Amino acid sequence: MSEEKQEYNVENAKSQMRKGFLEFPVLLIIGAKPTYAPDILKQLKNANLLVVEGTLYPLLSRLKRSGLVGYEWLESPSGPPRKMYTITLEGKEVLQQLETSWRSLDTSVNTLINHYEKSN
Amino acid sequence: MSEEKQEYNVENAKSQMRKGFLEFPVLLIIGAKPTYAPDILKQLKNANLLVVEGTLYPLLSRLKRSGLVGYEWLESPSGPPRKMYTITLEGKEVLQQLETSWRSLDTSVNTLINHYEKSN
DNA sequence: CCAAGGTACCTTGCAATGCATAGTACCGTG
DNA sequence: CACGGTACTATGCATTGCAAGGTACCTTGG
Repeated sequence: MSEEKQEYNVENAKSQMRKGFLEFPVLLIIGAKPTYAPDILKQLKNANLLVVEGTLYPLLSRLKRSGLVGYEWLESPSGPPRKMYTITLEGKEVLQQLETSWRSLDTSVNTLINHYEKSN
Repeated sequence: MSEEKQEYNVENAKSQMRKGFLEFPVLLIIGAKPTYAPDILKQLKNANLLVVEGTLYPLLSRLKRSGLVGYEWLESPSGPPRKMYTITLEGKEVLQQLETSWRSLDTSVNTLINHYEKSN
């Protein structure tokens, strides 16, 4: 059994933290108002959530395939047409469940922090 | 291009939410006091964070390989010996960084919720 | 008219991780 | 000494973030 030490990469950890929960912020944004991809990227960036194209587009496709969002093409004042995504009824329901899950996770983790952090 | 609809699975979403960020609670627990795997599972369960063996053991191995934790064998009052994990100095540093990342994520998401949720 | 640059969308392949499943090994007890 | 409980380990799959590369539309300057 090799015992090679492997440097711990905090950047990777942050990246992994984003994993699987990005659907929630994206649904939140689309749920508030029809939007298209580059605008979603800007809003996430404003919120300090770094997401890149290569992550967002497949995510939007998944949401579409699952029926949580729909879209329609809209002409742009300058440039190619835009896919304006809108949330569906099913999307709204899932959004609420995701929010519940998030709150639960949030509470759990913050409780753990408060409970264990004093020991340092 | 196939347009087959794929049911959205909230359980899977929850599972994905846990992804990559479990290191943080686990490090928190080990950082507070030397512990062994089944006890960590209990504490996570108490905190409402469902984790199973098949997830925890590989995670502990990774933490060990990265030098964030160490362990020593301790005889059990009944049953096989236990791997008592302890946090290392490097582990404490990473723990603080993970906590910073968590707080940042927490703030971002809660801000998004407050900002967008009113539109419903 | 057309070349160049900007905008918008999409795809492919890799790495990391949660988890189900199955397996190994130690221990005490009846 | 067989059996059940405790503890640890290994294998393989599915999902997802992301880097990198690509296609297509539109406007503008020469």
